[in-house]
Amino acid sequence: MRGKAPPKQRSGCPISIALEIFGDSWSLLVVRDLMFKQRRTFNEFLSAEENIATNILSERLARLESNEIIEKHQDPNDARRYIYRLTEKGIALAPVLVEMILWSAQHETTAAAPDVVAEMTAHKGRFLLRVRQEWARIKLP
Amino acid sequence: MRGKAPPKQRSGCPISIALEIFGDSWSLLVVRDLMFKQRRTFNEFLSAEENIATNILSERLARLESNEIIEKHQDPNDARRYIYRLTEKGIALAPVLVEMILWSAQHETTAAAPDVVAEMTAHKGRFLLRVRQEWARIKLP
DNA sequence: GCAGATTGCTTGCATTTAGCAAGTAATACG
DNA sequence: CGTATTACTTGCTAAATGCAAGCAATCTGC
Repeated sequence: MRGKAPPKQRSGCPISIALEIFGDSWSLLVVRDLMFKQRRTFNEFLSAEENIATNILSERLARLESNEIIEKHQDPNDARRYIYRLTEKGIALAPVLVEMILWSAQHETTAAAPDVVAEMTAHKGRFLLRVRQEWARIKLP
Repeated sequence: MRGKAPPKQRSGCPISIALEIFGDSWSLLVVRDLMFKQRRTFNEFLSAEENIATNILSERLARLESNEIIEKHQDPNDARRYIYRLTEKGIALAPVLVEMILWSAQHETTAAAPDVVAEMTAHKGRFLLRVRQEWARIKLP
């Protein structure tokens, strides 16, 4: 399901376009949870430490779906629940998130596990391959 | 000069921390202009195609300086003007921006030059090294 | 079959942020 | 010294954020 058509872009710059899609403080956290945290439902996203508001989460999910970064499927076992999954376009954000993790781990005080950061740094390509493989293993009903 | 101390972080996650610093739709455009566009002053940032408002630009420059991503120096030739420069922490954002460019170039319609994108894709390490070398060549008075 | 619980929101409201247009202090220039 | 420039600030409005409460659809256990 699509949201309303986005307004005219402010420029053709790839960075500006990317920021118009996910340049806010919550969207990439949803992508993070799908990519790294095995969270796939509305309530699982709500349970993250950052405490997003329900109206904000709902709005961000709609926009990410509208931008084809995630897809939404009804849970066959419970019609109330929806299961989200990253699309190809969404999993392609992995290198962006990995570089953000590496930048923060080096320049800020974070809670990132040092061994994970060390592996990301030393074997970035392998780490990214594994992330994509795990994404590909997820089957939807 | 520092702004006020940032409030308590919403989590220790490196992605969340990064988004608290630059997870809005303008901050990384300032970093882009310093990194790739040889823009260094308030008016040069204003001249970018995206048409940022002056109060927003002022606020973002203050926050980026407060977060030690950019540094601000008075122009010795004109005391009204300030020259901005990326810090070490700021130039370290280059891999993040490059991955955003590559992601957008592949998944959105952008105005990015295909030859530049091709070179970034094929020789990412070399491209990043050159970006850092050009940053290192910038001298401040 | 129904009461209570769950899921995924929506709603109303207060607060904060974004952004427009105008204005200002400090500085430069001819 | 008058005019222009630079980097903002200000007042205001519109939009976004986020809280707390509420709701429709669905599920579960008795």
